[in-house]
Amino acid sequence: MSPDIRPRMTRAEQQERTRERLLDAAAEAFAEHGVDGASIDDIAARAGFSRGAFYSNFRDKTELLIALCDQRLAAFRTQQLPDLLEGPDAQPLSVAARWLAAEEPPLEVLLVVELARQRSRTADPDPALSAAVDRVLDALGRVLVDADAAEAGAAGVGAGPVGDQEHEERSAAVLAVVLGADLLRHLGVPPTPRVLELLLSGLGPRDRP
Amino acid sequence: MSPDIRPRMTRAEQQERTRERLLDAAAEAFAEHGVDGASIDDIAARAGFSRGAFYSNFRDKTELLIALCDQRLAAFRTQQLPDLLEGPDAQPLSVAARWLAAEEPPLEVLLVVELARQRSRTADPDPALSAAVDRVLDALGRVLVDADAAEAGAAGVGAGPVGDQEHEERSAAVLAVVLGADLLRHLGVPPTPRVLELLLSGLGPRDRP
Amino acid sequence: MSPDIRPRMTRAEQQERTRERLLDAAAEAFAEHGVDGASIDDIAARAGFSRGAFYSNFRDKTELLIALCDQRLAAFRTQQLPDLLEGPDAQPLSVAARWLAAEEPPLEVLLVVELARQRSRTADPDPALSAAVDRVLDALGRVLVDADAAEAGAAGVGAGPVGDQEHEERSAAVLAVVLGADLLRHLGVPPTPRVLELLLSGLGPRDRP
Amino acid sequence: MSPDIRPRMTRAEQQERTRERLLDAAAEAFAEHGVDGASIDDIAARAGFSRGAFYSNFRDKTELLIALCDQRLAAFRTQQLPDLLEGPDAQPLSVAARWLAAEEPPLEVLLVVELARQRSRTADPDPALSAAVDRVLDALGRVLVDADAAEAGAAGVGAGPVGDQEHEERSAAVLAVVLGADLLRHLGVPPTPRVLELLLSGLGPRDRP
DNA sequence: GATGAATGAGCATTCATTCAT
DNA sequence: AATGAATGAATGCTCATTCAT
Repeated sequence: MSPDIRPRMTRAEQQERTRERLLDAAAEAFAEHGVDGASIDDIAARAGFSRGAFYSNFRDKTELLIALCDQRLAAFRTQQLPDLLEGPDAQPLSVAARWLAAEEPPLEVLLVVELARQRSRTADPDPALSAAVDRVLDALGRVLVDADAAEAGAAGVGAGPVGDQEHEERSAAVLAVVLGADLLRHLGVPPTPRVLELLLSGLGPRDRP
Repeated sequence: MSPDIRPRMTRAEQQERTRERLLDAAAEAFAEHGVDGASIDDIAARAGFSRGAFYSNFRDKTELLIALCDQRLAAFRTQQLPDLLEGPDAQPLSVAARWLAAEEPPLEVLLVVELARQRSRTADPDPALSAAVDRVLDALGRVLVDADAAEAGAAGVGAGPVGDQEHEERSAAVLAVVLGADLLRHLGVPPTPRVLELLLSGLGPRDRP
Repeated sequence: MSPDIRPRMTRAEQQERTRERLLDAAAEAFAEHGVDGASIDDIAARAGFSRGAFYSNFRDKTELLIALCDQRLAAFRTQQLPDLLEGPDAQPLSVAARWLAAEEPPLEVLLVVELARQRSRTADPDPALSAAVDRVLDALGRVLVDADAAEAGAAGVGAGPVGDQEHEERSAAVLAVVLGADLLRHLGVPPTPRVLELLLSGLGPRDRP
Repeated sequence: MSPDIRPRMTRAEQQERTRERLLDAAAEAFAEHGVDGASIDDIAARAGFSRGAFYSNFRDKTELLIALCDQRLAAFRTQQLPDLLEGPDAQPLSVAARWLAAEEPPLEVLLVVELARQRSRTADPDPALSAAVDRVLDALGRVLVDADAAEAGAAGVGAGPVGDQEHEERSAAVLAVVLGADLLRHLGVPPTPRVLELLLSGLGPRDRP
């Protein structure tokens, strides 16, 4: 190989690209058939590779699922969330509303559910899997914290009197609402704006007289 | 025919018992491993039968799933729902709250999700399956209608000015909340009373000035 | 039950009728799906009975097959063969030709084949099965003997100088022709009269100068 | 690339070998137990492979059957038939006689029968299967055409006045005789030379005065 | 790193057969 | 005698995973 005709991509870049494509293909296949229903052959084929390429990049299906969750979570935090927070209104409820109203059913939600399915499938679940579930829940739960922070930042004041406990509970509620709404979509009942309004109107901070 | 030597159970009763046990075992197995993850052998063994007994009672796994859904739905309508409506307060929100707060994670919810999974897994889904999904959604959606009716009955007035559209939307919202809360439970985040309060406080009827 | 109103049939007659119906149903099912392909449930259902009735009348499928062969063979000897021999021409070849030309593919042929299949399926075949194969082959082989006898009888002379060896060989040839022609029918190539003529024209007795 | 370290077989060669062995094993198993009676596990085991190897090479049992038929048919056309035609006497009857007299019961015949069984077993048969039956019948039917051509070539004259219709009918007759004779072998009645003579002596061309 | 042939555990399903009713 | 629920062996097939190339 003549030293000047460098390949367009280094080996590492090539592999990174393969991995990326496999993750995208997996997201597609998981969304369509669920984690159990998607075969590794299908995923590899969608990505344009053979099944061997898959095993060169991931130990097994579980590792792929975890990697996908982490990737999408990171993307959510670094890309979607900032967009949501930069909207016209950084008030937590508004943020949640904009999130919920996204046209595309958020893959994140599906992944959470699938992740949990996998964990509960075995008596002695893969610790890496459990850790991933926790990681994802934690990250999703932080949405409101960030929203609160954004709001406070906008208002030029501190995060306010909302304590940890209340925060966690509001996060859980938001999460439940998002999961529930997405499930509804999957059931063929796309939530109307009024439904979203109903779902969200209770999530505001505790009224302070 | 001497009345005393009568076997404890007629054959029909025996089979009904077998069927019942298989349904219970299936509920257990489905809850633990999901519909796809539960093997027929496992279900039969849990019920204390061989796999052949399963096939004497159900054509295939799909038929079992549908039968289970219908059974549990009927039980919900005839047993749990009346209890909920007879509680201290028939106000729709209170009914939903009591439903949500039930200790046992409602199997119904899980089944809805699994049912929908099965349907979306195939390009050409079993019509019986589709019908079952519709049946279940319809039945769950009626909870609020019944609650409204119960309330109106208690108040001695008509069901009030709430139209069909609003009703459907409130039902969808309640369903989303129930599904979401149950999913949270599955994720290892049991909703606290405060979370339930947050989830439900928005679901009241449109404020009338 | 008043003693005078005898049932139309005695028990024994009833059972004989059941047995008869099962045999007919089996003939039908075997012709359609082969012996292995026909399920006992199907046979019983065609006969209008439950599978239990089958097991009250036959030990197992093999016994049924043997019984069916024997029954049809007896019928062939006592009913069809006399008809064939009473035709316009009792010459062996003509008899064989009329047999071959029968519209309905003769079930006997199918049964011979199936019988042989069953025997060769096991390393240690059921002796009853082997005996049945021999019985059937022997009976079919006798067709020509009978035809010769009929011819001779018609001619008012003895069976002629055709020895055992030659007889057996001509019988085998006729059998091969019948089996082959029937197979052709099964393959979707119904033998035309010319084909039958070709097949049979060689089977005449050794020319005696 | 050092020429000596080359593996004995390339991967493609390896797989071809596997496929070949599976086909041979299938021929064996089909001959012994019939197509339905032969299990894929048995076939794979005879070939010295696991069941997975089978599914790497064939979609299902039907595809295997078709592949086997095509393979054996090709071998018949390219190997056995030339031998038959090159015999001392290319006269069609002699060719058929030599074919019939082959020691080995010709697997081809068994396969034809099995092929037809499979097709008639279903109401809506696999089109590939139907095509295979036609292919096989067509090929077998051509034997006489080739024999005639060989004879004509030897005699230095044209194929003679035998028309299509007559040809087809003689082919059908030959086929019936071959099938019938082979069936006899399976029944434990190996046809003697005299039987073959009887079977064939009628198949000559229409006498031309 | 990527390929894909081969492995083998696992699963749904069929069906001959038994036996209590 | 007939019924049909239950049994369980057998089978076709899928799919995650391994490994020689």
